[in-house]
Amino acid sequence: MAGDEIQTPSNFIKHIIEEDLKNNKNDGRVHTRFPPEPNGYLHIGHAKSICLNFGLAAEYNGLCNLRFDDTNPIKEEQEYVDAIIEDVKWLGFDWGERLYYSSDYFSQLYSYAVRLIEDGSAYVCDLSADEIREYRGTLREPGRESPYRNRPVDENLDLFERMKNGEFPDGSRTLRAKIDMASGNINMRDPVIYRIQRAAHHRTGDEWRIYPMYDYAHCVSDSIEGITHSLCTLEFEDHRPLYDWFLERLRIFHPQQIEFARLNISRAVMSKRKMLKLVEEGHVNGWDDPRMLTLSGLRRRGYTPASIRNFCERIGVAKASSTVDMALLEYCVREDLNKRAPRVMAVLRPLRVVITNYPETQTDELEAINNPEDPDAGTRKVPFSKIIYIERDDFMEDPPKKFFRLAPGREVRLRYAYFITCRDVVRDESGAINELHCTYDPETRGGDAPDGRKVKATLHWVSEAHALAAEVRLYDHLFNTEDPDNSGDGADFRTCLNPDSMTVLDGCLVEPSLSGAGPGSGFQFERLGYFSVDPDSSDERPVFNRTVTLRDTWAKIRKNKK
RNA sequence: UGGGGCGUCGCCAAGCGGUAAGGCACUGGGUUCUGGUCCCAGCAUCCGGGGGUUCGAAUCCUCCCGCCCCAGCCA
Repeated sequence: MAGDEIQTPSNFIKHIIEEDLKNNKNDGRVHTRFPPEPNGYLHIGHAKSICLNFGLAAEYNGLCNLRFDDTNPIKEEQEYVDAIIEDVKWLGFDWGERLYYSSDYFSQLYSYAVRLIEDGSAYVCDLSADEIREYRGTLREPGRESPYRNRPVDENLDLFERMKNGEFPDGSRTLRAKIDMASGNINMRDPVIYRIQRAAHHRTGDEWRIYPMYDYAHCVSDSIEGITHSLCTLEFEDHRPLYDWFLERLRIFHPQQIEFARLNISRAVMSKRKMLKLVEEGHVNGWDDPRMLTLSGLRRRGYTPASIRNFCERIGVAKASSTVDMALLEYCVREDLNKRAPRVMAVLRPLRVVITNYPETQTDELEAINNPEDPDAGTRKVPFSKIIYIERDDFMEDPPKKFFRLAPGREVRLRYAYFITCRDVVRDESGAINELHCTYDPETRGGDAPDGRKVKATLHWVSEAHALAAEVRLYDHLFNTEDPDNSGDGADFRTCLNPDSMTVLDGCLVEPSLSGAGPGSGFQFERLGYFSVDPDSSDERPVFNRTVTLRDTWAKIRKNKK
């Protein structure tokens, strides 16, 4: 269970449920389901649906099933089933014993199909796929009836059974619903409900040679499970008449299908097809690449389940197609990580600093707060010595007006340590800054001056003798346009790929307390952002992924200047 | 004159006839050993447009405009 007992915002689906509850529809039951097809990985769009379905059930004292919609064996695999289960669990939801598969209902589905044939509502059609398409008509023109439409019931029954027995080749015949070839709704023009496919199914093996289509299998599965509110995305709105048609003909329990808008996020693509392309063409390193908005990618990036749940809560649920600003997703991780991530010091682009008046062999152990937002997190000791490293960005030889970090002659504070003053800039032969010579004030140990003098900046740092070398991977948006799906002039979404979406930094230095941090653990590198230990990490070579930067007012000032 | 939906602040989104919630973003200011967090303030006289009903409309009626989805034996 998601665990947040916050009052969730109102939306049109809740209105419907509350109305149903008031009228004692379904005996006051609320039962939803999350029905993924095991043909790919879950992404944040699925998270919206997961949070909605499980969230609604929890809020109204109902139940939510996890059901795999596995009616197409040629696309589906056990590997995906396993990954999806892991992702839904990770997100924080529990379906109890109610893990189901549409394939659990294949026999029932078959019997119901026989019933449809018996009462004249379905027929076996010998048209080929191309012919069916031709007969279907167009958006403007009605279709034509199949020559097999009025086959006698007995013949349909016989043929359907033989389809099941594998007597006919793939694609040679279909079972079709007899509805209305002139309907303005193309889904009602005698849709196919069973097709012949001799493919092995990941769960039923070669038991079946015919497989039901989504429209037929889904409503019946919902009905069998006693689902009261069947939530799906907008593109299925046109399918609702068909959903209702099957259940009415079959005279079985009739759940209500309700459609809501799918999630889109700026600077990202959300379709499985496009994500697959990114993976296959090597624009990213697999489905769990930290730049992907798959749940596995977000997890590797360092996003927490709570942050994703909060995000799904904040975006709301409605019927208007919309695109949520990526900034909201980022806000949600920061919000969560701010509360729970231990603070630590790490220098990404090191600049060597020699404290000239600090004793050669001395080491200080300074006390640092683990998390100012969480007093229970305690403190730790951080070693300090004569040679340290600071961030290159924290020093400017010729600083502009608003820059108040280190500069020649200027005094700043080293976090939890001492005030230092920059005395000399040391260069190499090429003139590049090599290191800084600074002096420290022993009186300022811990970070405060007894005389009460102030400094304008506090810098993070790391001691040369004690630091751990690490690799840090910085990520940015995968796309550099707001809407890569519609990049204008019919340009492909791949033309909008951000070439700088990943920057690998070598030679980063992190404080020694990070030694042994396990994959998945998250930290705030003070003043930089939140970082998560990558699975590629080892004791010899820690690897961190930047989840998200801290809000950076200084960067904003600089940007506004330009 | 195919069918189905949707249009409230830059981005989401409440609102359901009684006179525009909230969040993100943005802008100012305060606190601060993270230019982080936190705090305070600002940010739609207006709800795609026109008519109409009403004492009163974003909410009802009507016409128009714009956007999205549908012609898989995919889901």
